[in-house]
Amino acid sequence: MTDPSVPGVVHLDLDAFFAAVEQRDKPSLRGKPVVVGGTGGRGVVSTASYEARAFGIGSAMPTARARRLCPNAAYLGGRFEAYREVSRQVMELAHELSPLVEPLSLDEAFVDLSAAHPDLDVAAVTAIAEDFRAAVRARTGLTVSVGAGASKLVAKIASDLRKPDALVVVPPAEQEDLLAPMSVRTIPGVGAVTGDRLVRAGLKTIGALAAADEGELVRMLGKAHGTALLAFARGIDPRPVVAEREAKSVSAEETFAVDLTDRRDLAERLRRMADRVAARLAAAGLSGRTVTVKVRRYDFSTLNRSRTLAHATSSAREIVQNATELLDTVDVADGVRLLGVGVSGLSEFSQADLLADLEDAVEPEADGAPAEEEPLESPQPYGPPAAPGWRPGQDVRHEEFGPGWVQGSGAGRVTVRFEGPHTPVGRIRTFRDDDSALAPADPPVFDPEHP
DNA sequence: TCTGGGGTCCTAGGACCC
DNA sequence: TCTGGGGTCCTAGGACCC
Repeated sequence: MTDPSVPGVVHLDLDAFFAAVEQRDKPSLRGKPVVVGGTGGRGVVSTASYEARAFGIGSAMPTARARRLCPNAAYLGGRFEAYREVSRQVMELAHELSPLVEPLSLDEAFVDLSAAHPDLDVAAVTAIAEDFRAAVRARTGLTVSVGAGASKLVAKIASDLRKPDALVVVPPAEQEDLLAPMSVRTIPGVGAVTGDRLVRAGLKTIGALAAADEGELVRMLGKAHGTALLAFARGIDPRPVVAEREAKSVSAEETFAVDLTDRRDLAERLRRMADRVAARLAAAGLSGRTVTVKVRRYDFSTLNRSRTLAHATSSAREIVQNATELLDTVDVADGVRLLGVGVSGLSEFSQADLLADLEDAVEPEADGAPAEEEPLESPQPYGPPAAPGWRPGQDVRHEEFGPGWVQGSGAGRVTVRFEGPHTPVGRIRTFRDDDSALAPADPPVFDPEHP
């Protein structure tokens, strides 16, 4: 439990994380608008660099709209391997502050400093946080914003206050005055719907919310949300920082470039996604009892159909079987925009699953045919370029020109810029997209020792 | 503007059990 | 024969987060 009189909870948040990694590794993009996200017709923005934000581009915005706002930005598909590696390095540095680290995503975590430091005050927290920010910059070349306060709520709000590249430590005595004038939307957990409800009830600021009637809030928002929000507004947040939270579900989903109506087509996509889910379960040593199929229709209405088994499974065959039967209960005639599969009710891998997996290995398909990945005939997800699959932003290597990255592709051509984190801005060359001298490559390695 | 993919948590109703 | 209250599990949907 955290001490409400000491600013011992820290929230760290890498600035424009995905875009910042791209700018770090691609010198030609530094100081320029960079957008990472889905690059196809139905893609949305995952992260925009601050230069891109100046054009009004933000997270969750359809990429099509972002392109209209800033046609000259670099639109990149994302390199999650590279992001995971940077994240791992930052979390490692966070663990040097305290053993109590709670990652929220690749680019965010809470750290409870009081688990490692007995006598904390504002000055001590400030020094620790500044050292940490310098260490992150030295190790990864990235900037991180840090907030600190007496609770998760305050630490999280603080880290956002002066982004990017900022540290804000909120002395507990000043917390109330800081929060009171802020919009209720500042509270994590208050989104568009809750925010509108509160504003319509005349509760625009955290200060107003703090003075609200609990019964009224509970009627408006439900028991859990109503009581928690009122407590937050009054500066009460008893949530502890929890290291190593266990996964509750594993899922895969895909939005198609074009709505699908053919059941066999959908069943085939479902099978591939179920295979990925099964592989991830197995890799994590997990199995689960509930199989869920998610269907988003042409009109964006979304359905879930789930089934709980008598035993936990991680078998691809069993997940596919159940998912397919669930999909059979859904009307797909009008068009399916997104399909997904998930497994929840997780537990540690069991002996029965090991046996089931052995059976899978012997007899991978119900009809005895070996499982093979054949190219699908019908519309590829995310439109062109489907053919050899050069993705914008992708790391590549050319036999003659060395390491570089894909700027764009189409009409049988790929354009590559040859540069890396420690080179000057590189030259651009265009190749046939089946040029055998060009191959996908691992992400470049950022070297902290390099000038 | 036309809406990704990976998750978490909460609510509500019905079945079932004691 | 009719009627309890509480607890747990399951399913479906929805808000929200990065």
